[in-house]
Amino acid sequence: MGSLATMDDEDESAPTAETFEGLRSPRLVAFGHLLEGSQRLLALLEADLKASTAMSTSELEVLLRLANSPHHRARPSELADQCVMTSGGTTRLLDRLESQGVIQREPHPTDRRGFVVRLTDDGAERLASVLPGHFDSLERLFWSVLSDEELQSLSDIMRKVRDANR
Amino acid sequence: MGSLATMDDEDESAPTAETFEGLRSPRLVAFGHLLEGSQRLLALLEADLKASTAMSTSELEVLLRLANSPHHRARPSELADQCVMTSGGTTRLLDRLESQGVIQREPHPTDRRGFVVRLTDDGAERLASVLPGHFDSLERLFWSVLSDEELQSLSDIMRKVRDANR
DNA sequence: CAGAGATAAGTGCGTAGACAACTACTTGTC
DNA sequence: GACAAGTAGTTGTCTACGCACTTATCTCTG
Repeated sequence: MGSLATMDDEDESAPTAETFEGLRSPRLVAFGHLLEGSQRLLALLEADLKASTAMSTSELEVLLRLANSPHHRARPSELADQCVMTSGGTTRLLDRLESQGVIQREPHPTDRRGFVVRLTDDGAERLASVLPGHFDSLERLFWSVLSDEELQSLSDIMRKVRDANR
Repeated sequence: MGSLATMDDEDESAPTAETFEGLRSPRLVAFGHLLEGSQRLLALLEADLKASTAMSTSELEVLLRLANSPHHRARPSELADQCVMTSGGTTRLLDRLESQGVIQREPHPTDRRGFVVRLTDDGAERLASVLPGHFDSLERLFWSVLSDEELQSLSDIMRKVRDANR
């Protein structure tokens, strides 16, 4: 470890430590935990996913949303919203997925501006092949860490946060 | 709204909806809420930050970590770890911050492989000027959404998640 | 104390995604 | 029914970052 502790004490002229007293308030700490916890979790999930399959978490998320949608179909703008992405980013994400053959864009029956995205049979198979490993990762990195009560609280709390920011 | 409801029912041959029954389990839903909630929150915070100041959340996070560190100093590798970034990404983030004059790299007194990053006086001023707006955003998008108890639960739970994935 | 392995940080390269501008279509309002 | 305003999706451009590799230094073991 370093010898930082040996240096002179507070030789700054402008704002010193006291300026930032509020930084350890429980509310800010709570935000810090949320931020760091979710980022670490996501980073490790992504690493797991890339190691076992050649899929990114964004791609998986789209497939999951489609699998959850009626008739395995959804509009690009819905997916963009659910995945918290811009429409431009979504266009390219869908391009990639379509070139892999796991989704397909169909003309929307009534709105000629846009499309309906469909999970193909290949996409469903692909998803089915990826999910077990992904669930293992979630179990190891997330679910097993918390009790059922904690998991339920977290779910409720984060649903509130999500809804408030929609 | 579309007329998706008028299409044929389940005409797929391969895996149909039943294949993905587990997708609505409370555990997966909990993960979904965490993911979407934190992403939405982060996206809106970032937008707020960019609108009022010309700073990204990553840059702010580094300044915050430094302000919280003893003597306003930390090693790049510590910052990389805390910000959940690779060393390469951190190098460039620090490059940007240093060219703005808000941090400075000093040679480490004992470890000649690396540096100590210091928050400059300008950096402290910059941070002080940015924090009030950021706190307003946090209040509006996050803190005001939850009760004190919920905030505390969330903090505890996410600290567990973070620690488990460190 | 020599040499192996670990660790700090930087670099070239590739890519995902934000942003802004644009087209095409839809939905109001008068 | 025409025109203004809103919405769906795509594209050019730019940038932040991950990944893999390299160099320099540290640390541990025999």
